Amino acid sequence: MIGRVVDVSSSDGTGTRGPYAKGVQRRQEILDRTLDVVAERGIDGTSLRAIGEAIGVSHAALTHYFESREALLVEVLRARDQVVQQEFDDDGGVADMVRAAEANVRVPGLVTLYTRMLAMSVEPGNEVAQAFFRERFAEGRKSMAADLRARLDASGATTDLDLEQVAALVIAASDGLQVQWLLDRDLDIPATIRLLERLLPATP
Amino acid sequence: MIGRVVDVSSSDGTGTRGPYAKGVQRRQEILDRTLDVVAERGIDGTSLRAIGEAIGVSHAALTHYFESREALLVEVLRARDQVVQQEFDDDGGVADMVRAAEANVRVPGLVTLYTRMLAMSVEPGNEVAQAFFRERFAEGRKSMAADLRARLDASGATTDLDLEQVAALVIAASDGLQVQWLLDRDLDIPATIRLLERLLPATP
DNA sequence: GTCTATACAGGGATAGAC
DNA sequence: GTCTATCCCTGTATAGAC
Repeated sequence: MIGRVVDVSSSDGTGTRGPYAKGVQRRQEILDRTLDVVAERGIDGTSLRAIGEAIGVSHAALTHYFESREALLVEVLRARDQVVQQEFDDDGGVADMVRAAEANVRVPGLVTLYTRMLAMSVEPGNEVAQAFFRERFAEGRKSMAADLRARLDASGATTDLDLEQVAALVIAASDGLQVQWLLDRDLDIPATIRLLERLLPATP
Repeated sequence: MIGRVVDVSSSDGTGTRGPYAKGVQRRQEILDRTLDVVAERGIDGTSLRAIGEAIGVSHAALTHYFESREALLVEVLRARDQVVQQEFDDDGGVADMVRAAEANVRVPGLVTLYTRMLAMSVEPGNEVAQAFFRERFAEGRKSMAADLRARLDASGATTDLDLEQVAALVIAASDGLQVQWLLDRDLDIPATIRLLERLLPATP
């Protein structure tokens, strides 16, 4: 196994010894194992039956913890976001984008999951993923714009650029570069994002 | 129907009256209708059976013209690329990126198909899509870098930037913005790409 | 060459037993 | 909480009609 997506024993509100201990741990086990199966067999190979097999339960048992396959896969991404934000003290700024890129090249399975789920979310019938990414982008653009504003003010510089638009651009570049990298591992994502950073005002 | 993806009667080598006329037209009909079904029911709803139903043939008939569902969907994208390149005299430069963005906001179904197929291509088991996008990105980066070089030389300016990296960045931004736009139609893709254009050297 | 009919393995979702 | 059984849908492959 790759490792626990998020440590349940320290962050879970119900504790690991309460009446729901087994259920909570089982839920965590499903999230962890799902990421393993994705890395081994790809998203399309990550059927509920395949995950269940990896754990030793039937596929129907999984639906007791997650409303649907889609919801389960989204939860894997959500758990990852949480651990990144906690461990790296991520505030959503431009610098964090580079660091995230550096970390992500070491977990291609996760980047693949992110890419596939994001594409899945753009179509009706995938409302769970859609809600997740809508909120994720809205928050990401907001915090990124705030970071740009703060850096600009600190340097005493001014700009006529729409910082929300710049934020959307940086996030878009990051997502787009990940896809190109998945298809051609020679591409250097962190270097290219740093290049974009250099082009931005107040980041000489 | 949305319209013919590419006019077969003028570009097809075998002609529309030859011995294979019916097959050629049928193949074209499948490509056209597939785009309609995608627009109406989403990619996941675009099963071979759904396409066949829209045409009035069995789903098995489709496999006579296309090796697989994946190959069929890729051919829709390839046909669209061809018509864009012919009609707009697209040379793959930065300016074409803005124009393509302006055209694409009018065909969200196509943007959706592109996004979903691109994400599909990053995983093993989808070699047809993978080959298509690998080549598409390689060519796109090359022509875009050449365009940047030409503009730079024409303006007499110089830069220490890696132009292939800049090209990858512009393409990545375009792809990433399309996804954000699909989730939030308020986002202005052409304006944001123009913003990036402004940041680039030799494009004041 | 074009197409229908059919069979197969596998998918997500769900109902109800235990 | 977990199971089995079942439903309907999918892409693919093949046999054979015309």
